[in-house]
Amino acid sequence: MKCVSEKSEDKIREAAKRVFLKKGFDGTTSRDIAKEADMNIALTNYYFRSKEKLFLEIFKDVLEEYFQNMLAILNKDIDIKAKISELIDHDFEMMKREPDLIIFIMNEIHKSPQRLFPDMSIFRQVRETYLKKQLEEGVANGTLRPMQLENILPLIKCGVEFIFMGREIHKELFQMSDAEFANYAQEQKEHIKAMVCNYLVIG
Amino acid sequence: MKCVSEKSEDKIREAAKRVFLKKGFDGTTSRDIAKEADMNIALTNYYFRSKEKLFLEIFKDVLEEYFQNMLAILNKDIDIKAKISELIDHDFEMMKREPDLIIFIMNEIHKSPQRLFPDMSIFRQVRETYLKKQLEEGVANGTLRPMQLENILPLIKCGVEFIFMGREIHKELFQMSDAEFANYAQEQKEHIKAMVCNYLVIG
DNA sequence: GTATATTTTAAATGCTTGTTTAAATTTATC
DNA sequence: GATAAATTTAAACAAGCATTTAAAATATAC
Repeated sequence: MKCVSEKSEDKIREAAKRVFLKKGFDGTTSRDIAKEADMNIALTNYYFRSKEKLFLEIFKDVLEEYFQNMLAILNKDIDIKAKISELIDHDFEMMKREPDLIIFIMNEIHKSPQRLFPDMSIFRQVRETYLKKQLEEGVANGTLRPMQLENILPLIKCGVEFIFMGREIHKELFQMSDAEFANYAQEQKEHIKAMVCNYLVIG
Repeated sequence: MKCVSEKSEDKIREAAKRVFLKKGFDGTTSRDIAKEADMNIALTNYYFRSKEKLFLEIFKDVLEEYFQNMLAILNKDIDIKAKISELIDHDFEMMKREPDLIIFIMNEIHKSPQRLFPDMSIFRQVRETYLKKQLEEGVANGTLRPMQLENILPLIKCGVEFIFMGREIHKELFQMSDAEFANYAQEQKEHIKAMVCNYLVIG
């Protein structure tokens, strides 16, 4: 019994994630989700009480998916250049795996931030990583340009995430096919790595 | 008569732009727009035939607003470093003036690209600016790193636009007030200028 | 100032929305 | 294998949606 019920619950959860990521909260109907999960419409409310509750649950998961692995890299005891490279590679792989993830997160938070920041202990964890210590030491001994975490982190993330968020604009603007975009993104990723490292690390 | 009718039409257009930018197409109802314009609900369809048509008209304007001034700067006959600086300053001012603009454009295009690319002659214009020539010359004579327009342009835009798109995340993540964010954005803007110029211009 | 065209209105249209109901079906318990 | 619980179903709910209607109000033209 429990086994079967979890199956249905998970089917809905996974379907909902797919639809929400593609269409956003406002663009998604309960019937969309039921159809994607191939289940009766009443089941979404049977298992999750409301569209809102289902969404909040999924959004929490998605935000953790976004931050969790990144956190591990931020805390690695490796050279800062290697760390930047790994962070960018990780971001890139995530964007390839879930191309709708970043625009979804950005847009939903933009539309109703207060609703989507409940505890967010993950934010504190991001603020207090080993990278922060590395930065402070590097700045102190003059090997790194004077920057703080809030300066360098967005520079690491924005390059890759921006071109994936604006994937369709970039394809249209620069007349690229899907295959061409894939190559372009790869190429751009290496530029970003070099650019950020060159800027942060002095000499 | 015409004077009065244009007044109402424009009132609706301006109200619709405000609401669409804030809530997106899916999150906006015809009643939202009528209320924001302080007009009867039937007037939105009287003047624009449908919510869809009104949206498409506004989206076209918004996209032109985004590209138009940028285009003028791209074609300026000035040093490439000065041009990058000016492009970033212009972007920054635009984001300050219309903080919802960039996430709106990105999200709407992401959700339905085919619907929003009708003629888009503006894209061709962006592709064929003086900056392109400058780049090719600089690369040829070895003063610039070998890059093409599609490589450098996103690097110029992503830094500023990313932090404005993710304004609320950044505020939450780095525990900033509105005022602190304003200072931070300004500071970040200068980092981006320096970083991109340093990377592109050799020596 | 009357006749005509334009603009605005309140009300209603039919459809879709999220959610609920209550009965039917499946599963678990003894 | 009968009883109870959990799951699934079809149908309905009221509320909200974009859009239309037809009458009222206003402006324009002569």
